[in-house]
Amino acid sequence: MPELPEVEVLVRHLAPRIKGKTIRAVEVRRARTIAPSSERQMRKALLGTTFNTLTRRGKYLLFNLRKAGTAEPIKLIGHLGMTGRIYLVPKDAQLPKHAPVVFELEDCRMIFEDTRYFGKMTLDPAPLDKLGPEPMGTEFTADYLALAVRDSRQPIKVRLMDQALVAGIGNIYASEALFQAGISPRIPANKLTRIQISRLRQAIQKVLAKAIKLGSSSDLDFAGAGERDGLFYYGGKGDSVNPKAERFLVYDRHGEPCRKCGTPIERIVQAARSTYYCPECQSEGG
DNA sequence: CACCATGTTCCTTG
DNA sequence: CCAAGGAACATGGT
Repeated sequence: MPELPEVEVLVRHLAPRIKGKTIRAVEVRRARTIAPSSERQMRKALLGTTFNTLTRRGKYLLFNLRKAGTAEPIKLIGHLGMTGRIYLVPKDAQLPKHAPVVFELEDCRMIFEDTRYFGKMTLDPAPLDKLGPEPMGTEFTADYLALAVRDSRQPIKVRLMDQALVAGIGNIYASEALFQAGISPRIPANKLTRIQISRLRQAIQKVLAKAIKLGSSSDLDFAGAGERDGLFYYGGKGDSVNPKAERFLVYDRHGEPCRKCGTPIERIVQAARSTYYCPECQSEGG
């Protein structure tokens, strides 16, 4: 489920539900998921701590916890990888097939489910140091973006997915933002004009904000059991209520008509990932 | 069987 | 140094 908007929506959903709850037990069912932390370290750091705030940085979740009777803040860092989900279930609920980490809280369990096991749940904050600015934050200006693309001949689509440039844009929203900005994904980053850079920055913010809004207003089933998820989580183009929900403008729409001009959307491969774009609306030049 | 999939990191090749 | 490509991680859907 995981680019910035999906993580943001999850954070907003989960934060009030875990706040004030104490971790009674940590069950690590797959050691690699918590690496480089060890199970012993996790238990020592987390047992008896209480959830305070839950925030987001790029695609990372930051669980801020406190040890009882101390002011010492403890951070648990999560990343959903490709298929990660976090949700609460009753204590007697059956565990899913792929649940690498399970937290026992007082009255429920917090499950980290991750079918493909690309996700992480760890105490190691090192990956956060490499992240660029938040795309919705004040640091992410046209001037910043201009500097960040100036010295690279990489295609702009590939550049946008570099988490050190800006944090949180993945394969879906890179395509979506470039369509919104009317810029071809193939253009070398250093060939963008000032106007295009400015449009791109705006498009990124618009596309992410729109996705967060959609997710926030959807009746999501975070445990992923229901078909309602199709509307927001990747994997569906709608649900039984609204099977043709227009979730994306170009992503996963190869061969389908561009929503602006009707030209069939094209799919190309860049850096081993699918890119979708409209050859008519997204200009190669300035 | 084939190919595809929201991510990150590492390695090789040019 | 950089860019590009591939692979690894691992499971499941079509």
